[in-house]
This record gives sequence, structure tokens and C-alpha cells, in this order.
Amino acid sequence: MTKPQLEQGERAPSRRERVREATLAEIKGIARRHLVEQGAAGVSLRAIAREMGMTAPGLYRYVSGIDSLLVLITADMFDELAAAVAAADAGVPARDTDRRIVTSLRAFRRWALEHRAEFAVMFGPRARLEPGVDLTPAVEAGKRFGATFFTLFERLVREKRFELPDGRSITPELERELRSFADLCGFGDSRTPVEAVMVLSSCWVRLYGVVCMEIFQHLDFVMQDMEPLFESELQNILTGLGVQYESPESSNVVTMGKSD
Amino acid sequence: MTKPQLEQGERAPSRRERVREATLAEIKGIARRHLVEQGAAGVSLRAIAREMGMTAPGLYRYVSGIDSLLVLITADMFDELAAAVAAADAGVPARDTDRRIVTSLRAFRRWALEHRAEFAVMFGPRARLEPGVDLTPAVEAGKRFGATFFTLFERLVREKRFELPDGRSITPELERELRSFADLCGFGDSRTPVEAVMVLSSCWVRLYGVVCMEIFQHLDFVMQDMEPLFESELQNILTGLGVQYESPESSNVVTMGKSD
DNA sequence: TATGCCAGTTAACGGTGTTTACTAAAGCGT
DNA sequence: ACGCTTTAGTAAACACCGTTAACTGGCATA
Repeated sequence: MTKPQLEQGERAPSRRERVREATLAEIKGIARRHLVEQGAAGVSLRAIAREMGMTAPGLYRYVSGIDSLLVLITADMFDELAAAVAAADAGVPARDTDRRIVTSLRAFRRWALEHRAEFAVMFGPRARLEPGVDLTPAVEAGKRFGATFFTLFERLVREKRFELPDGRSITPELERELRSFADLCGFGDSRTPVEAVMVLSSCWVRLYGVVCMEIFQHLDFVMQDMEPLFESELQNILTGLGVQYESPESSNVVTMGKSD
Repeated sequence: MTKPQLEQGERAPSRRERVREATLAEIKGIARRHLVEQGAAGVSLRAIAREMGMTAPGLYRYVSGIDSLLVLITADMFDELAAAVAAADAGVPARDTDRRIVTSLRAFRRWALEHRAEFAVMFGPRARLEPGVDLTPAVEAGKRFGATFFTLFERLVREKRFELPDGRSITPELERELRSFADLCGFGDSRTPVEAVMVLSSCWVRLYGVVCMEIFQHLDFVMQDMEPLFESELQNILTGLGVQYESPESSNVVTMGKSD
């Protein structure tokens, strides 16, 4: 997934390397299943080894510890989420920016709902990882995930779909952070106005907030179903972006007269 | 904390009950310290018992397991957070609604920053708790915490500080959820317009989102300091509520000419 | 064919939650 | 003051966990 293409200097993988790669994949696969079935706390090297018919220390040939295994599968999950969003996006005509955006954002929530345990690991606190663990793989994959939305958002900016907020309210510190954010994430280029970056962050914060709240079940005791709230927030966000909101039912039904 | 007043039928606590209460407090205290020092995963009954000079099974006289201990201290933390916010709020003149709100919201973030591990347990995914654990104490305390903000928000609604959004965009499902939310949380009464409840939820989602993002460190690799982003979101939220935003410096300095 | 690398094992250390059966002390009613 | 009951706490055991160290057997290459 990460580097399928073989660059010069890399000869075709030997038998050894292939089987090695396969067992690593098996390890990650089982870990992933345990994560889904029992949550992050239920992922253990011993259990994985047991299921593979080998002993726990053997796994250390493939993984430097439980923490780094978690990081590895987290990276996979980010790529998977990005693929899911991209797939949903690809399902609507390329030029229909509005619907592409709505669809992509809903796909994000859908994936989260269908992968609660994964989402918690990806977007929740780094509960289990003590400092000193190398997060690079997960972070890189996270950036790839972010890029999924960037291209769509860049279109909105290019098309001037919404009015940029007053730049005078942006403090120098905020500008610095926003620039750093855009640069390190590969969003836009140096000509992209910081105001746009600010709007992007704000939208992301809201989306993140509403989905986290649902997945982490913080309103479960006061709300039965979080979907209406999500849709409401979505509508709110999109309206602010000059994007046409469409209720979920009407996007399933292909042709239909305007409601209301 | 929870029930200091003795109602009729409760006689004064016997010696036994007092010492029992004291050891329970000690247990929670140590658990809390371990939580702060080593994160949620670092809280263990055996370690607590060891530190208290007793054996682990003894703790089962006070707590029905590690999970419920976590729930107990979570409840305490919610009360503590509520108290911190209330204290900050009390530090500004009662009639200055605008500043009281800004101060309260900043106090929320401050507390989160100074209590990262606690925040993760309170507002993150229920990582460690397998289903079946009684969350009631934490949920109740969570509601008490919510109430801290409700009173302030109710003032805004009463004072008609902001225009209520168009109620026609509220679907029946959303209305039902919002009503349920307001009722179960004790926000307003049946005469409170659902539109107001919607605005409240939306604001809460945004605040929650931006603080979670900072505490869970999901932008750490692209941003050095999250404060500017928080302040930006805060300004955004408040402006939408018709509340005067004030930059953090100017609220420290008592008198100062308008900047710019 | 000999050598070295490498997957995987065994054994061990120290840690965890939880249950069961037990002891000793504290409290209470008479 | 005595006896009974409730309760705090212990010891032992079970079944897990991550991780390290020393070791073995086989494969691949020189």
C-alpha cells in the first residue's frame, strides 16, 4: 500500500521477503480484527501470536512492540478511510462540485460509524502510546487522508464560491500557524490566501467535532440519533461555503422535483 | 461533594462510615494522581493498593472493579471542571454577560490544557470501559457541567442577542432530538424555541471540536501552537451569538485604548 | 560445503484484573 | 460483658499482558 512501485536499485522481492511481507500482513490483519471486536485495549501481541500458531516473542521479528503495531495499523486505516472517501467522491460526476463535497463529507461520517473502534484510535487521544513511539507512518497516512478533502476545497476557493473572511481579524500568530499548516499538509501554494486556510481549518474543526461527538457517544444519554444533528451541522458548514446542501434522501433519489 | 447535606432519615455518619468514606477518597485520590502521571492506562488497582499498603483484592470492598473506579473519578473530574469554569465566571462582574462568556469558554480550554489526561478520559472515547459498566455517576456529573454553560446561554437568548436561525430548516427528527437534549439536560423549558437549542448544540460542537483537536494533538505536526486557532474559533462562535469578542491580552489589562 | 543470517522457541521477569476462601477485628444487641 | 454478625483485609490462585535473553534449526548465500 505504502510503496508498491519498485524504484531503481530495488530488485524484485525475494521469496523470503515476500513471505515476510505476508506474515506482517497477517499480523496486522488479526490485530485489526481484534481492534474491531474488542477495542484498542483488546489488541495484544500474545493473542495475535496464539491465533497465528506461534509464540509472542516471535512477533518481535516483525514489529518492535505493541505500540508500533498500533501505529502501523493506524496508518493502514487512514489510507483506508481516504480510499473510502475517494470512492464515494468518484461516484458522483466530477464537475458537480457541490454534490461531491456533500457526498465526501457524509462518506467520512459513514466510515466512522461503521468503524468506531478504528476511528477512536485514529482521531481520539493517543491513550495507549507512551511518548517516544515513532508516529511517522500514521502521520504520513493522516496527511494523505487530509489531501482527499484539500483538492475539493481548493476548487471552491478557485471558483470563489464564498466570500473570504476579513483578513484583518487574523493575528500574525494565527497567520503563521495557518501557513505552517498549509505548507506541511501540502494544501494550496504560497499564493493561496490565508483566509482560505482559516476557513478550511474552521470547517474541519466543526466536522471533526460533530463526528467525534457522535462516535465517542457523548450525547448518547440525551439524544437517540445523531444523524439529524450531523446533517444540520453539515448544512450549516456548506451554506457558509456557498455550497448547495442537499438532504440525504434527495441525493439517493436521482430525479425529483424541488421539495418545498 | 455529591451529597453533603443529610436528608431526613439519614442519621449522622457513624465512625465506620466516615473512615470508609476516607479510604474511598484516598483510593480515588491516588487513582487520580496515577491518571495524571501516566495516563489512563497507568491506573491500576494493584498499584493503588501497593501504594496504600494493602493488597489489591481489598479494594473490591470499595469499588466494584477498575472500570467503575474510572467512572467514579470521571464524575469527580466533571464536577471539578464545572467548578473551575464557575470560578472563572464568578471572577467577572455578574452583569457583564459578554465577558463572562468569553472567560468561561477560555476557562474550559485552560482546564483542558492543564488536565490533558483527565480531559481525554472525560471527553474521549470510552476506550477502556467494556459495555455493561454503569456510567451513571459520570453522566450525572457531565450534566451538571453542562448546566454551567446553560445559564449563560439562556441569558443570551432572553436578551435576544442574536437572530434565531430559520426554523424551517429544522427537520422534525432534528426537532425531536433537540427537544430531548434540552429536556434531559435541563436546558430552558418547553417555551424555549428549538432554534435556540440548535444554536447551542452547534456552538458546543465547535468548542468541543477545537479543544479536542488541541488536547488530542491531531494537528501537532503541522501547528506549533493551537491557541491562535482556538481564539479564532472563539471569535467566530461569539460573533455569531452577538457577543463581543475580546482578545486575551486586553482582558488581562483592565483599561486600554482600542487596538488598531 | 561451510558460514552466517534469521524465524521462531523456551524460559523468565514483572506487571495486570478478578475470584475464592479465609482471618481478624470492629460493631451491636442483649 | 458476652456472643453474634458484619465487615475490612489477606493469601493463594487463575488467566492474562509486554518484553528480554538465550538458544535452536533451517535457509541462502559465498
